[in-house]
Amino acid sequence: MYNFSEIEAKWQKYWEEKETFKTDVWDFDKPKYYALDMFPYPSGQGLHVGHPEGYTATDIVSRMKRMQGYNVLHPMGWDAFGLPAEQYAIKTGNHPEGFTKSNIETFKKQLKMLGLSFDWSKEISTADPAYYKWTQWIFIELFKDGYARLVDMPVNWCEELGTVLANDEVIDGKSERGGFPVVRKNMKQWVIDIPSYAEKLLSGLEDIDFPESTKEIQKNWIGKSIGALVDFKVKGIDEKFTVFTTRCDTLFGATYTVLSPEHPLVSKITTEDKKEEVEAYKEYCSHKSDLERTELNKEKTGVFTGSYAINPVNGKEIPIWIADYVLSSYGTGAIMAVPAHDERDFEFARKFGLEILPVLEGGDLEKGAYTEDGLHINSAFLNGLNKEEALEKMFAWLEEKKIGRKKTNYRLREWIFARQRYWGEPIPIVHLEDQLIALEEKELPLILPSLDDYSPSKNGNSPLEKATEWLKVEKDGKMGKRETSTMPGSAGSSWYFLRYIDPNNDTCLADKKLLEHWLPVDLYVGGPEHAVGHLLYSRFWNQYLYDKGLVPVKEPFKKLRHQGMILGANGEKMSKSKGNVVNPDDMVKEYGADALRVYEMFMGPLEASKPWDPKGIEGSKRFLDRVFRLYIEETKIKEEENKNLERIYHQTVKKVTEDYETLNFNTAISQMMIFINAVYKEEVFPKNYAKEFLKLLNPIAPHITEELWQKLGGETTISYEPWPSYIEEKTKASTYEMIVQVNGKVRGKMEVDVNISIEKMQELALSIENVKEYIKGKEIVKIIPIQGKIVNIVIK
RNA sequence: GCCUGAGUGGCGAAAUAGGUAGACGCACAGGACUUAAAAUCCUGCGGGAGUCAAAUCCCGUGCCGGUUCAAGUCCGGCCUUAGGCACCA
Repeated sequence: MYNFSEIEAKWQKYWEEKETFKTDVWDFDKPKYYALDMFPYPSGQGLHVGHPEGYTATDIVSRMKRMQGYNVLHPMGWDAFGLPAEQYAIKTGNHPEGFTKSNIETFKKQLKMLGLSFDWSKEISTADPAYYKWTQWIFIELFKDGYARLVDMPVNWCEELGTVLANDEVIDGKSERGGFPVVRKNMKQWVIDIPSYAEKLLSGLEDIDFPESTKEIQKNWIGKSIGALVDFKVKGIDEKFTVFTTRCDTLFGATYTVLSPEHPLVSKITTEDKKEEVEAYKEYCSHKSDLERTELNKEKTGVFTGSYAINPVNGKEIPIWIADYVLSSYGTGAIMAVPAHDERDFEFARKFGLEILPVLEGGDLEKGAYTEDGLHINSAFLNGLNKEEALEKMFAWLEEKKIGRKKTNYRLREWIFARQRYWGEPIPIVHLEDQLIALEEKELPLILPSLDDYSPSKNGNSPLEKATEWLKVEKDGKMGKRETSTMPGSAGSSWYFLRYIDPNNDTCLADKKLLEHWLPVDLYVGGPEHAVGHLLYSRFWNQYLYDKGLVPVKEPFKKLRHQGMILGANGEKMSKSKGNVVNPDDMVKEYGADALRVYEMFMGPLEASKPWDPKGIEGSKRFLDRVFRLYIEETKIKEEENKNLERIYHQTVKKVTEDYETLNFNTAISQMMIFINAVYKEEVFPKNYAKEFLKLLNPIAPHITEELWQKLGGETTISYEPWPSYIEEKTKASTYEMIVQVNGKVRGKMEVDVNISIEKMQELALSIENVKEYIKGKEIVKIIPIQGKIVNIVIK
């Protein structure tokens, strides 16, 4: 048993005093490596066991890279704006800053106890004015370029929280935080035009090493679809409307059209006798929240406007309906309905007795819509063509007649960029009469004023409405009023990885030369819950800054990996109510930080979710004890060679090096266990192997290895010792166990020289007694020898 | 409903250019050391048949089928489960 608390405290102090992990970002002589963690929100709860998982992963890679001669940037900081601090402020009347700062101190202390090799001189906090000055600066650039706009639009309004929420903060019609009801409401909102970057964000995914599942989620969220806009004339009056369709090849099957209830044309085309019904329906829809709309998704509703549209391909008069299954926010807010080949249209047509006309062969209209490909029928010039051919022909036809054109739509919506809250970056805009004026750079940062009361103002307005002095500002000799909304949490986290590179720069985001040297981030690790929020927004900000020439790379993160969730011992999520929460502090106290790190990495693949086994960490501790004992029993470590250990040593160096690079830490650890077991068996530990092994183990268990390195005579930290190398030849054995199968079943094994020919393999295989038994009296059909592995004898 | 992963011992998991399934660890069992316990060390450990013990044999990677000399790995069809999207025309 080694005294881990003493050793760990000793080395943590050493690293801090010697500034072991401080990175000189201007040292361009060495190759660079940028290892990044998703920075935490410093909640009042402190760290949970999920945090060290991802942090240890990047720490291992950082430590190995330093030994491999890289200049490594491995920073940490705080996503410090957030709701809990605001709620604390409302409750106590205290400024949320103090609360946040004390939480940060707790987090920092906990992270230091884990022995993570962060360069704390690069620490940043999104709530620090020196940082959010530049968040505001980027916002102003977006505003000047027309990407940040104040618009009147329907938003997700949460009454309980007193704020507007982004789409990804709303889950099943409830707020992500707190689970409060969310309703649709029209409000003036700051939005950022992320849809105009949809194509770049989509194509950028091709060049980056992200988990496939995350790319899929982003693609899905962006939701690209290629189709056509087609104009429909309204019968009898001089009006037309446009629909979006991905299946313009089925235009001959369009038997009615549908407008969304909010469509501007509705009131113009509704006939006198239908007016009452249509108004009632519109009224009914406006009261439905998103939640109700999805809940009611089974049964379709709608009403007939009394008017008819002209199908442009055949002049047929088809009824115009309104229904809320057509969304005003997507496409043109109007569709052509082809009930024979669209499930939703089919259901609607059935319910309201509308015509269903098949234009594709195959399918059974008794059963439902036929959405597969098929040869076109009832479609004049498209008859006999398949989907692809028909689409092409129809596109050409529509364009020639000037009644339609190709159009690509994206599901990605504008990023709602304002919150009616206090604890966020103030939006640096002044309202001057009808004008919106951005602050100048020299007026930044626009600092959050202190308030007596942090609760929301009336009518859902921001608490900042109460800062009456702060609100007033003179612009061009006139009095204006400051914007009182603040930015969402995802603002500050969308560019923090740039700031780490040059955290104290007061003249720009970060020095351009430094950005050029350090970007992109080589490895980024964080939870999969950020797959669309943070990971899309930060890619967008980076792309935008790239287009302005401020950042040198299109994509900020070269390689992304997610850590899986650590579950309770029962396999359920950890939660206070279930009483299965494991506290990392307790684990460090009981087993040490090294044991905790080893265990979390040994549990299974990084990205998998794994249950916490209280006995498992004991096993990891036992392994470290075994290692420690080898080094203090002087008799074991000797200046000598050992042939038996040579091969396994070289295999271990190879496996561990490769596995760290690919983040397969669990198998790296098992290989080191195999090596240590072998050393125990040999009862001798050649000194050279003993030294090199410490370097292999150091990234995972930094404290114990520093201590043992010192015991072996090391005078300074092990952290910059050259990484061990291996000789490929020496990883290979001189003999191997040849497997002999008869009809695919193992019937014999034999230790043979690696270099024997396949002829010799066959000969030896046939000489094995048990094999002879099986082939006795049988006809040998063929013999398949695989060099260095196996011989399979096929008999009849 | 659609998209994307994942299903291997009592448990966490290894192994994919197709070539000994279960490395490593946990738990468990037996033994050594000890007055005793803890710690440590050694041995065993998928199921079944067989044996004093072994040799040896049969079955086994969610289910059904296929390709192959050979399938956890490839192909087709299901089931279960996790995550994502959800009237996106």
